[in-house]
Order: sequence, then C-alpha cells, then structure tokens
Amino acid sequence: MGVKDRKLRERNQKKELILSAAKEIIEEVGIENLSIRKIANRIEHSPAIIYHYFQDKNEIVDSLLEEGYKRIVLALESLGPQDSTPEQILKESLMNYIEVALAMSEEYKIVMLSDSHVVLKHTSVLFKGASLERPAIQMLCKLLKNSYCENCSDDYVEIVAQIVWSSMFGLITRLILEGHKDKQFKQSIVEHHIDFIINSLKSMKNNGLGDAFYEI
Amino acid sequence: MGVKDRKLRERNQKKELILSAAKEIIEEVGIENLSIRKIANRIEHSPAIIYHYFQDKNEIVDSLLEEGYKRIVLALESLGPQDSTPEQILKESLMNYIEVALAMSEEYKIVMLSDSHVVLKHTSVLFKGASLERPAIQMLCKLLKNSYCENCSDDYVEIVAQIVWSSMFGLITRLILEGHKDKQFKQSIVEHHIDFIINSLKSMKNNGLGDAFYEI
DNA sequence: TTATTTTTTTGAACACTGTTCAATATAAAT
DNA sequence: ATTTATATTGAACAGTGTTCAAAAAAATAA
Repeated sequence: MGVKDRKLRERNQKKELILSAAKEIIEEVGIENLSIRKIANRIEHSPAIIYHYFQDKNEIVDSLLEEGYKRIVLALESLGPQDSTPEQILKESLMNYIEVALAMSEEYKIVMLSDSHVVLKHTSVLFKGASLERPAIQMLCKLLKNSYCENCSDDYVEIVAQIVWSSMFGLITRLILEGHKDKQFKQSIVEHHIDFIINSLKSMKNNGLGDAFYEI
Repeated sequence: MGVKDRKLRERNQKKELILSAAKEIIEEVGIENLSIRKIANRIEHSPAIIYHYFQDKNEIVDSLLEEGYKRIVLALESLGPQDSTPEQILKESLMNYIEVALAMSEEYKIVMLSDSHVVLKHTSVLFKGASLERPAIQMLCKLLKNSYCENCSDDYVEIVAQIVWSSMFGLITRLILEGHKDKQFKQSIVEHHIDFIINSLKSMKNNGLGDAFYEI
C-alpha cells in the first residue's frame, strides 16, 4: 500500500506549505497580523482547508514557535573554535549567547516570552533536570564545570547555570523590549553585566562554596 | 463660565467610567479578551461613543497599563521598617521585591513585558539617568550606596543597580512565564539567585572595584 | 422663550478576524 | 462502474476595531 504513504507525504507537504506561507506573512507583517485568510490567500485555497491540516490557528503559531526555538538553539550553538582558558571560553560563550540572541531579537522575543504550553515544553529552564533537557543549560553546566564549578555537585552546577541563564535572559529581554539601538551602549552594558556574573562565580570558587548548603 | 469646568469634569468622569469598565472586563476575561463592544455593553452605551473619549483601543489599554505600573511601584515601596545592617536591608529588599512582583504576577507580566512606547516611558530602566527617573532603580542605588557601593561613583552605582534589577527581572519573568506554583521551589531558587547577586556585590567591594574602569 | 450653535450619542456600515459545516469535487478502493 | 474515503469549498455565524452621517441633547445667543 504505497498509496497511504504517498497520501501521508502529500499531507505533510501541504502542512509545510501552510507553515511556510504563515512564516512569510509573519516576516512581512508581524505575528500579530497573521491571519488564516492571509495564509489561505497565499496558498490559493479556501480558508476552511487550513482546518483540515491544523486544529486551529494556535497550532500553526505553536508549530512556528517550535521551529523558531530550534533556530535559536542552532544559532546559539554556532560558537567558533576556542583556544583559551576555560574561564575565557565561558565569558566568550556568554558574550556570544547575548550577541546571537540580540541579532535575532524579534524571534527571540516572541519565542522566549511565549507562555504557550507547547512552547514552554522547550523553553522552560527552571526545573530540576533542566541540564539534561535544555541545550543552553547543558552547555552552561559544562562550561561551569570546566571553569568555576569544578568541585561543585551536579545539582548545584545546574542551579548556578539556571541563575546565570535567567540573569542573562533578563538583560536580553530588557534590551530587546526597550528597543535599544546604540551598539556601543549595548556593548558596554552587556560587558558590565557579564563581568558582574563572572565576579560572583569567581568569588564562589575562591570561597570554596558549591556543594554543602544546597537543599531543595 | 463654570459650565466648561463641569463639562470637563463630566468628560473625565466618563473616561474613568470607561477605564474602570475595561478594568473589570480584564479581571474577568483577561486582557486578550477585552473588546470595545464589551466595554460599551457594560457602560450601556453604543460602541462608537468610546471613540469620543479615546482615540482608539490602544489608548485605553495603555492607560490601564500606566495605572498598573503605578500599582506595581506602590506595592514595591511597601517595605516594613528595617532595623538591621544595610547589607541585610538590601537583601530583604530584593527578596521583598520578588515576592511582591510574584504576588501580582499577571499584572507584572503584562506591564513589564509590554513594548508599547507609552508604557516603556515608565518601565524602561536601561538608560543613563534611570536612577533619577525610576523608583526601583533609585531605591536600589540608595541601598547599594549604603551597603556594597559606598565608594563607588554615582554612574557606576547606577550601572550596578541596572544589572541587579535586570537579573532579578529575568528570574521573575521566568518564574511567571513558566507558571511555577511550588512555593518551596520558588523560595529556594529565589534565595540562590539573590545570594548569587550579593556574592558579586560583596567581592566587588572587597576587591575595591567600583569606580575607575567605568566608561560609556 | 425661541433660534442657533455646540456637544454628545447612536445606528449602520466597512473591512476585517477565527471557526464550523453541509455540499461538492476529486481520488481511491471495491 | 459503483461505492467509499478524502480533499476542498462557499456560505454562514459570531465576533473584532473603526468610521461617519444622522439624530438627540445640551449650551449659548437673540
């Protein structure tokens, strides 16, 4: 029965067609102006057909946000080869994370500020075990273990990674929401922020914290 | 001509009536389901009349968000009398800030994540001079000057305040967006986050940083 | 008080929105 | 060729923000 396979393939192709049309429209007029009729118009079908492939508009948006999340993760993983100390690598990775996030600010904003359950399945980071499921947290944990958290328990490293990530998320979100354009200003504030974070990590290590007083 | 005064008063009263109707509707069905017709229905007028008092729906929403911002500021200023060291006062204030923000999470989310120009006139914090215009930053600067930033320049204290605030904003935003309910979990993560921040402040002071290398 | 002007209010319409559903066209299976 | 299953549509429903000419109400002038 190769027919069913083909049917399924065609169905998925049409779903992709709808999604890519939606993506184009979003790029042109923003996600707040995406509409079923605009999608239908672009793929030269009646609006009703879309409900044959998706349950509702939300499912389309959630699909695109999931795609967007994957693109963000991919972009964030694109870090050139580093041949310096683990501490420097950590700092450069943090800088890189913020830079990449700001370079795709619209997408980052929409995806990372979404409170859709579907999207949060990928974007939530404040839970025990996040270091196993979230690439960003996982990467951060690795970098921390190589630098300032060598003697910390895995549980504690995860907490520190979550703190560092949330802190950077706050900065990134403010920079995007407030619409800052001045590159020099951004550069300066980002550097200070990261220095502030690393400062804490450094003193943590020096004072031999890390394990001990961690209790959920 | 007391008539014109009365007219103006009545006009403002009707504006208030519209706004409070809108506020009620938002509390009942959420801001995403607020509509002009629902407002009109509640005040027992035709939808069109609303455009005699407001330019468009956006102006109404922005008005409410401005009100909301004022309520947030007010709530955040409600900090009981403290009779401990400046360091402890700072820490308790940070804890209090997060606690209050989480207690009014829906409002905090809507207001602080808004990218409306009107709202950002009140909520933006990442600009030079924020310590003079933003209550939260101002308060933070004062607390920092009394504790870990005694010998820092005003410019640098402002930067540190912005960093601390952004960092907490990130944590609060994640906690709200991810919809965490478990109070113990929240408590634990909040404490770790604040300890992380204070750790940096402490080492900053010990290492005699603060002035010198600040350059915009 | 009457007439005129100004302000307030409305009904109806326009151009959208998401969504549903019976009817139809197309393709597959018998 | 006929039945079954799938794909597609037109039309409608109920809602959205917004505009505008017309009507009602109130204030001012004669």
